Amino acid sequence: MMNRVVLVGRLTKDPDLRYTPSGVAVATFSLAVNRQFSNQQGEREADFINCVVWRKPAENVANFLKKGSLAGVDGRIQTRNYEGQDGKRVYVTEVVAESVQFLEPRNASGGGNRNDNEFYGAPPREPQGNPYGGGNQNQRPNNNQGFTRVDDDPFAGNGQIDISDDDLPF
Amino acid sequence: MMNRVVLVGRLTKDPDLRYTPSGVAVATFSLAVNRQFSNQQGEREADFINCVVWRKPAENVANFLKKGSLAGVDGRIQTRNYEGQDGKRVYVTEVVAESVQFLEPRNASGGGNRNDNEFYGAPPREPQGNPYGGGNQNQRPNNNQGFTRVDDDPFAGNGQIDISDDDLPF
Amino acid sequence: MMNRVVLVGRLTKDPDLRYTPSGVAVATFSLAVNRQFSNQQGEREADFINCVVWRKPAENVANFLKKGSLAGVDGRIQTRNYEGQDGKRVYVTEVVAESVQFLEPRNASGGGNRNDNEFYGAPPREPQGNPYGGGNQNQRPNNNQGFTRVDDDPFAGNGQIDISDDDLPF
Amino acid sequence: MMNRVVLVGRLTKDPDLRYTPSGVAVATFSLAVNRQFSNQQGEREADFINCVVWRKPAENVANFLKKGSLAGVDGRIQTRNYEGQDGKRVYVTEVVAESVQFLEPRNASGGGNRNDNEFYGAPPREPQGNPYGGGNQNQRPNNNQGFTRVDDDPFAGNGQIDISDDDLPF
DNA sequence: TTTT
DNA sequence: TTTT
Repeated sequence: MMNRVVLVGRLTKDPDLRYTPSGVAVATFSLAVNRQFSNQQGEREADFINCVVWRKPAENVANFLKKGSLAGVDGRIQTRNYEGQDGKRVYVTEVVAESVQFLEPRNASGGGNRNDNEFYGAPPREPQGNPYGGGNQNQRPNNNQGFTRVDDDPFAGNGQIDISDDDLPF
Repeated sequence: MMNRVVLVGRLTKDPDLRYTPSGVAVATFSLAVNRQFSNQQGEREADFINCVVWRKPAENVANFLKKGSLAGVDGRIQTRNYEGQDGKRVYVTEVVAESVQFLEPRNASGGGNRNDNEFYGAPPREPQGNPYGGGNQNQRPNNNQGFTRVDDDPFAGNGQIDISDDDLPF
Repeated sequence: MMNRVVLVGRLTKDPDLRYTPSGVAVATFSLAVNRQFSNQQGEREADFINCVVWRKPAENVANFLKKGSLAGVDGRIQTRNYEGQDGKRVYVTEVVAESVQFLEPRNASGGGNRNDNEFYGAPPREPQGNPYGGGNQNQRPNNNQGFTRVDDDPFAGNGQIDISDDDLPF
Repeated sequence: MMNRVVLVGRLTKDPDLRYTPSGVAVATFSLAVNRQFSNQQGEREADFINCVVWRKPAENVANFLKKGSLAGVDGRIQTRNYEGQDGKRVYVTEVVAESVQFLEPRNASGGGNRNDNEFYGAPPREPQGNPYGGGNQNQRPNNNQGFTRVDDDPFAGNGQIDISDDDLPF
């Protein structure tokens, strides 16, 4: 119905980039968003919000953001659940980013971001047949710098496989 | 830093109203927000988003919303964690509503909402001293229709006490 | 960089649907959004916010909304300017809706909205070549019920032609 | 009803700080927000969005932001109108910022922002009596560096006086 | 499992 | 009347 989230915060770690079996990029990261007011103990707390982003912007995130980077997210809240390792249902609430903006100033901490200090997600729904051109649909991507390398199965060795093509937001 | 959420959806159950030991009202509810696009199986899925609201708007929510009510929420994402029953940490991501709007039409399903079909939350940060006048700070509220009744301890019998005054957003 | 708007309010008039010379639908409407608090005179004021929506959702707006309809808008603020009738520059600030939701209850005021009480905008970027199928790109659309009829030039007789294909948000 | 705006962009000029006759601070500034996609000519356009902020955050804006500063705004769209110099009604659509965040890195361009690289607006609705303590209600503020100085009437010499205490959002 |  |  309506579901909109806007966040600005800092990555708590380097983003994690993976690929679904059919070759779609997906990056996950956690944003620390400092709260506006201090608590009763006078401390400034933060919320740690898990984010997911798909396709081209996933690769941008992996290439341009790292632990500590200031980033903006425009997206929506998603809930999902899966069978946990112990057989019980695990409930997840996270933010699916439709666009991510790099808010670090130019030539800061070794970035390399062209495009006027920002980049944006691909359109939430893809243009035509082969999304993101180049037939990268069913083959392994070959530029593997900057993210968790995967060989055949991007999720191999990942005990908790809870992201699949079914989670694609489009 | 920046943390803003806007939702429109329907309550999955009647809201749950409780009071902290010091007498502050807090309502929780879950909103089902239908997704914009159908999935690959052609089904329209929904996200089920847990919301919390404090003080006067908590009481409004309890009085005016029920299972199935269409409502709008303007707030922020909050994360917190507590020691689970089994001793392990439980992580929670939820929405703290700063204002809640009743979107059901006038004289729909037994509402009774005055104020031009809407009501709003109290200001996000409280003035000082005695919020919401009337010295309801340290005594039990006595209008108990429409919400989970509490006797002495609002959380009595609630095995999982993970909301306290410390969670007050101001 | 980041530009996000979410509104819920009521149409002040029936929406206005037109077509650009190349056949792209564009609807405009104004939303009255009641303010949260009364002013010093105790009156509840409203903001009257002009909105524009393109393509399929424009036609949905024309078909499903009318004066007084409760609607939600998710979009962004756009500013533009044009040469006024008196030769001076006119500045416009409006909301470009990416999706519009019909918030009126089912079978209310003669709607006819299927799809679980809501509809959404088309994807911000179009699927393939011919957007919205049917080759309506360069010909007049022929379902003219429910909106301002246009014959050859959709803006004919409209002294102030300030919307063209150049204003297309994608 | 619901009216929420989140922006990130750069100030097109130094902010303008004034005071109402009763001594309430109000700052105005314009944010250039680059659009996400280039237009058909391949240029990246921007929206220029006028913002208003009241009270303490107005003074923070005047003290910490200047032309070119990167800032985030969380607020709402407001429309108002006034009698123009030529006797005809002028319609204004602007953003009332409830909080403003300074997104420039620490020790950037001569800032001086403490508070962990950000500051926020005062609560949207004021406690009571004397807002922001210190009896600054009916007297001229005396720290006049960094903003348009005013002597007796903060709007003196301002041909277009269209902001008064009546425009206070609370 | 948390960022500046 | 526009910013990097």
